[in-house]
Amino acid sequence: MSKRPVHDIEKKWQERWEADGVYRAEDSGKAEKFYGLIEFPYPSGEGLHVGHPRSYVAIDAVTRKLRMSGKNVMYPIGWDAFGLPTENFAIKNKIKPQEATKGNIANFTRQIKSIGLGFDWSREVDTTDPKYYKWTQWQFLKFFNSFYDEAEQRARPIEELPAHLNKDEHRMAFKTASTINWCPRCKIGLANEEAQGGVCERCGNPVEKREKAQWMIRITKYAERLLKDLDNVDYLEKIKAQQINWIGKSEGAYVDFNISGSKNPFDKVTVFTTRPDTLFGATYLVLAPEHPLVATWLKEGDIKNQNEVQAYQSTTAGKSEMERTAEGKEKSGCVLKGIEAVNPANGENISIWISDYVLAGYGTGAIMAVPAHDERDFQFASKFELPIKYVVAPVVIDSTNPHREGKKTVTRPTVHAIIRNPKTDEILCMKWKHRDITTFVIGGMDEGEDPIEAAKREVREETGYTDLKFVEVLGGPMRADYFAAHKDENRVAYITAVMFDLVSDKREEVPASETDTHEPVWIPLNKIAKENLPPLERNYILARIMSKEAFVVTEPGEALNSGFLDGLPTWKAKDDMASWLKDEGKGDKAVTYKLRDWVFSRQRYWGEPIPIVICPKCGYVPVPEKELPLMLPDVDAYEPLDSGESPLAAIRDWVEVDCPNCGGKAERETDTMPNWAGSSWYFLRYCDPQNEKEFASQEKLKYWMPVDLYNGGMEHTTLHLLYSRFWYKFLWDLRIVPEECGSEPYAKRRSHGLILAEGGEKMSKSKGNVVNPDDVVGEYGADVFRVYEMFMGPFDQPVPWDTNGIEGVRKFLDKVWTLFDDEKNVDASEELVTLYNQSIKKMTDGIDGLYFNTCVSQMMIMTNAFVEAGGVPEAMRKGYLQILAPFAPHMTEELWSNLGMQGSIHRSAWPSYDESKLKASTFELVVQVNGKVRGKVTVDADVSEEDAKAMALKEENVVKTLGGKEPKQVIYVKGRLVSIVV
RNA sequence: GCCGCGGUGGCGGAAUUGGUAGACGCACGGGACUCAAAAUCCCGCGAUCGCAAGGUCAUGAGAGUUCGAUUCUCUCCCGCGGCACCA
Repeated sequence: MSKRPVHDIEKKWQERWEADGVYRAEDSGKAEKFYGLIEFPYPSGEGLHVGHPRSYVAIDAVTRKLRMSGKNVMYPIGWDAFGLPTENFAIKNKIKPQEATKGNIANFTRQIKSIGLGFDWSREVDTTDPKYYKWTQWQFLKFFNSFYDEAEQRARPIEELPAHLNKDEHRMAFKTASTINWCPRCKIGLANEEAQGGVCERCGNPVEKREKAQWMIRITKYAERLLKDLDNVDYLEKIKAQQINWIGKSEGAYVDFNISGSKNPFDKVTVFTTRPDTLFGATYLVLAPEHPLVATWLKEGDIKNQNEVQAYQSTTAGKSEMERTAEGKEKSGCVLKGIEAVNPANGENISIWISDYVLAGYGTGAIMAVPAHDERDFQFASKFELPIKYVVAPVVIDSTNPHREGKKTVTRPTVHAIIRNPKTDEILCMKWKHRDITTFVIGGMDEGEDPIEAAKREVREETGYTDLKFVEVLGGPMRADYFAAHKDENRVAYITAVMFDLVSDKREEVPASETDTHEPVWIPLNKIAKENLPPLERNYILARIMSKEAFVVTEPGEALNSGFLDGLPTWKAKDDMASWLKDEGKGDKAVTYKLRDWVFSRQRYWGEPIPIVICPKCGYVPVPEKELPLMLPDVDAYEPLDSGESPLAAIRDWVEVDCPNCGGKAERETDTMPNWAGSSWYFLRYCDPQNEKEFASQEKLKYWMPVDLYNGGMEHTTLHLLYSRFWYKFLWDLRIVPEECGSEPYAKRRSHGLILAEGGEKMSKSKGNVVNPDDVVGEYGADVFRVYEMFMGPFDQPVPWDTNGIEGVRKFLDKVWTLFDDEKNVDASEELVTLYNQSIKKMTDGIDGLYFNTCVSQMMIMTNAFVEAGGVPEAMRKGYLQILAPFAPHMTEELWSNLGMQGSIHRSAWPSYDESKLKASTFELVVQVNGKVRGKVTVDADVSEEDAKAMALKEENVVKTLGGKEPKQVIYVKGRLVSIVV
């Protein structure tokens, strides 16, 4: 074991730092501020996990470095202490959650302090402290007392709501009966985000759907802003992607289908579709079984097969979310007999179905089914033998080929080739992929040549199959006159033809040769027809260039004799179709989001009481501000009630109150808030934690916000991170958070990788492979623990714990210590000077960039060099300790004070490096011959190109390799190599 | 299926704007010190051929661009994470 007196030193300095306020942040000052943040921990009974410090130490290193660089740094800590685990712990151990929390916080505090993190403890917050949750409740009331102004795109006080609108229908926080995710084990309702994958986030139990009156917050109003503002922040790409995905924006249109056969002649079904351009291909409608119109029609007796429909409804109602989706591909459904819908595009009558593959909560809860272009609709149609209609956007091609320009201008009508592969007997359609345009094949032809013959010829040439037998060559749209002439020959396009070289605006970017070198890909025709049909919007670009003509073709084969051009409606692209629908009064453009409103009620004890009184006369009445905080009452039993109510409901003398509005008998809301409430704004409270008049003063918010760097787990991306962004935007809208702070709370968000158990598995109590930080700190001390956590691997990637690896770090720090043991004077050789300067640069850049593992390895390299040299040159002693200080704060502080330095190393000025000394005066010039390293020559750093080349050509092994041959080319890369080509 | 991220020795991982692949650490092998062990120190450590000098092959696979590719382009395979009957 090390001779290094680890624990005494660490304890001594931890106490000294605290006494001296080394890490205290000033709320103002000349220095530029830096707000570094880690997700405040949930103080569980299990204590700190080795995963927590990975994040804490990393941001600690960053903030220490920046503090030394002269920034006014705030690095606060607090406790996210409300929540289920503590409540369950309390129930099990028969103690109060308040007591359990107190004990857990004390334990976490002890553990965190033992690691020597530079937190400003004077700003500690605790979400369960009434002084804190007073403001959480106050902010909830702001939600209750606000509405979202769509025109201004921001939240405003409810008093400003136009008088003709009902306030209760527009509050940002509102209570409503809705279908929610219910965890039968935890006995609480869950937000969508907490029930991902159909299981409870806390306990893993499958969630059920349940009708329940719940407080909701209109996060959906912010969907667009939450999405768009991601452009203005520096988040890890995967974080953005995950949020974008979760918000789930789709653009498309609402389409109204009139109903025939129902008693009410004004009945209509509105569907949402992202593909209004496929409207002609809609062959039936599907409604969610819960769709309100179904109930209406049943009531009115419009539906002739009532029993069947009701039976289907009750089977799906009985299924949990898991069951509904787990069944996977097999579709089920039930037709509604007696009524039909009218396709607004072509007036066709189509059948109406209900099926659970249509979700009640998304879009309008109804879809138009286009089996030709949607896999799910296709499955459904196949199962119930419903018609399938292909929508094809043909393009009339009558163009000159720009690539042949200058040689010979050729008119190239398109022809589709559909051939039989003579080897496999498979029917194929030829397709090219060129940039983002999928092209189907196309024969070029010379003037005067028959297009179909030309296509055959070209296909033969392209494929090399000279004996191709053409099953059918389909005359594509071609020129109208050509088409007219061939119509009676039954040549019909049912696959779109597109020519890539018609994209005029991109044409010149593509070298002519490129188009000719593309290998054709052969794919089965049926595959194209069902899945790979080219996106029509692409065709549309081309269509618009080339032609106004377009049409719809039905099932292949069917249309052959139908004279399909006659009287068919004109195909339209997405946007045009949407505008057409709008003009006709049959629909409109629409945008939908997957994001749902935030279920904000929890039927549990250990949370912030929702400060609302329910009055039989006045409705929902907010608890007056001056009565906040609305304290959680002491109770004896915390068990959730089987009725699904909060334990608070049982405390009658707390529940029964006078209405703050009319003074009549009323009752308190007994639901509490989710633990995401307190964590949605804690970073604001850190700015001004003691303030009793406001949640934080405007002045201090202006100074500290936004957070400059926020690190936390990926698991919070669609929970805490999304919620707090939303919460912050809301407060910002009301200007409770000053406008100057900006619309986003976190300028930069990073995420650390998980620490896995030895062997790569996840650490878990049940597997008994959990590493306890106390043990590690106890054995090796905090510095070794810290450096090891930073050295393990890239910060953002998961890494397994390695007991041997930590030994290596211990050896490293022992070496550093020994170097300062006897202060032998060592000359500052050029090599050491270079290395020293490089190391400062590496630390300076590496810490900013969060490349901690390579920072540590650089320190090891430098240390090894000092060991070899026999000591640290005097001039480098200070700087060497300083750049190591962010990682090993205790040891460096001790050595710093041993050097006789005044004041803490952590308040000393970060060393700078000498740009001119980053490179040695000589370097090894690498000589390559034909791309292979054949020799090395040591040359001066400022060697001239001529000299370098000359020396390279003289190198022994190079001469040998060249064997007298004359170099064709000699390339010199400054400061690196000479490359000789023979 | 969609989105994101990866694939480099026995392992964790390095490699600046394309320029000596395998830094640093671990493990392993050999040696020194020791009665012995631990600790510490020294040497070696991708594969392969060779006594050696040196050569050849190697960054998931295959092509391409280049004097030169782990890095850039294309195609494909595999792994991880997230979402998922979202119309």
